[in-house]
Amino acid sequence: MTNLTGEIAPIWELNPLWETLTEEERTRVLGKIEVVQYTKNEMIHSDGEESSHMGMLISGKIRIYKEGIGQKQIIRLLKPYDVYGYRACIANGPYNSNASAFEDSVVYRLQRDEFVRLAKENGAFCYGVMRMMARDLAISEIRTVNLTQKHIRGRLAESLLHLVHNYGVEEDGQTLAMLLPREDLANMSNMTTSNAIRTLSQFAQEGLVAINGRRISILNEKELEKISRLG
Amino acid sequence: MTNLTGEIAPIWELNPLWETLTEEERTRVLGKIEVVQYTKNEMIHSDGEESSHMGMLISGKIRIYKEGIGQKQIIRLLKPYDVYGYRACIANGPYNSNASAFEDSVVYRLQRDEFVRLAKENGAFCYGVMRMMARDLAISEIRTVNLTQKHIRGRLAESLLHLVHNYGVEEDGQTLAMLLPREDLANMSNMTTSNAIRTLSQFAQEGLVAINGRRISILNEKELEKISRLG
DNA sequence: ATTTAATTATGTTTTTTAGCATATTTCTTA
DNA sequence: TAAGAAATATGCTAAAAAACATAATTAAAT
Repeated sequence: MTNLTGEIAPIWELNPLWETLTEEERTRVLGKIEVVQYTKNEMIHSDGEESSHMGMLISGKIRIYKEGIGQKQIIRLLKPYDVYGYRACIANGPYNSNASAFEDSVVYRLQRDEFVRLAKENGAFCYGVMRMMARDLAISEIRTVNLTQKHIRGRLAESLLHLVHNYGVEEDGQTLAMLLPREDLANMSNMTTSNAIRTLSQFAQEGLVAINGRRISILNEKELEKISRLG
Repeated sequence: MTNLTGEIAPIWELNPLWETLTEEERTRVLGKIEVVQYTKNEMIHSDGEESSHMGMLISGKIRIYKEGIGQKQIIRLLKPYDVYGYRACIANGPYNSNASAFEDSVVYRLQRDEFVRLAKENGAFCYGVMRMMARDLAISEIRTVNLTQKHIRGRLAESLLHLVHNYGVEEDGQTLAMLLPREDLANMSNMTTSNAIRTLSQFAQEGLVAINGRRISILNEKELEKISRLG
């Protein structure tokens, strides 16, 4: 973890949530916010630990996950300008998940007390945070149904589509820009690593995807959508 | 659905969330809030329908659930003074779950526009709603891990313990105050009805619970906790 | 460049859970 | 209260997923 404060555009130019801050608040925030760099696989915060900061990813990728019963569960994968750790700050309690850098990443981080002060004193900011949380809550509930009721093929297809929509594809228009190990794909899709490997290679045999090591190309998105939808 | 407005104590005497309203807001809310009665199994709102009201249960019980792939999933069971439908109002979009009366129930309901107006104009109220949502989000994420990673026995044990803690027991100190059909128990625990029945009767054979129709008595809470914890 | 470690691939076995069938009991309702 | 419907109980079968084993490939480190 390296501190790089001062090199990056102010946070209100990067994410509209922060545009509601007044001039006075902006000045105050400038003194309380840090730019921090994490190296690949470095822990950012841990489940159960008292929350101290919320953050916003500037560059790189971060995974938010929980340690389940013998198996990790990835809750979200962050892309630049996504916000994390804010729920625990609002609840004034411990984090309820782990965050670690998926690759070298740079973040803005703001102390809990300052974030909470902003939410308490600035109604528009509070309302913005609340709307963000409303979206996260809806996503969480949909995710629960998907993970519990779809079969393995449906869950894997859904994860692949999620990666397409969240991180996009390379210039060829079909290769996932996000290269992730099978283990992470499994942890996103609520299955064991060997089932992720096996099911992915079935998809390849069926011509739905092409595999080249960690590079996965989506050949038939329509069909994957159907598999995802029907469970 | 029957309208009974005027018979019940004002909402700010029933749930501390509403204590932050100013005198002016209270007067306004009095003109916009209704007391409504639903009969057993009546729908309160449906998934996908544009949100029009948020509500607070006054008496009775309400289930919040989603229609999964061929199977219902109960997300929460409400007890008096619990709030529902507020997430969709804040998101200014459709409900993402169904709500139906589990037994005859009376609720306060408030129009979306008025609720949103309160959240926008009253920072303390907004902050209270946000903290409630932070709690619901944490619960949802914990629930996902429980439902996806625990085995059937663990999931059922957890549901039984949840019923004890949420609704309590009768005078004998062990019989669940909440009598619910096996189907609902299954829908809470992410399993088929026949597996709920079977697993519950195994618990009875092992002396962990006693069954008398829908009346379930918890005989060995410690052991159920262990089963729940170990998956 | 070579060794070591990690990841990916694939086959087999075992466990877990869903699905189906049928009997019995308990509620509804006419 | 009698008939019908719904819910509960229990056994059996089939499907899905995990667990385990081992080989092949790829990445990392010296």
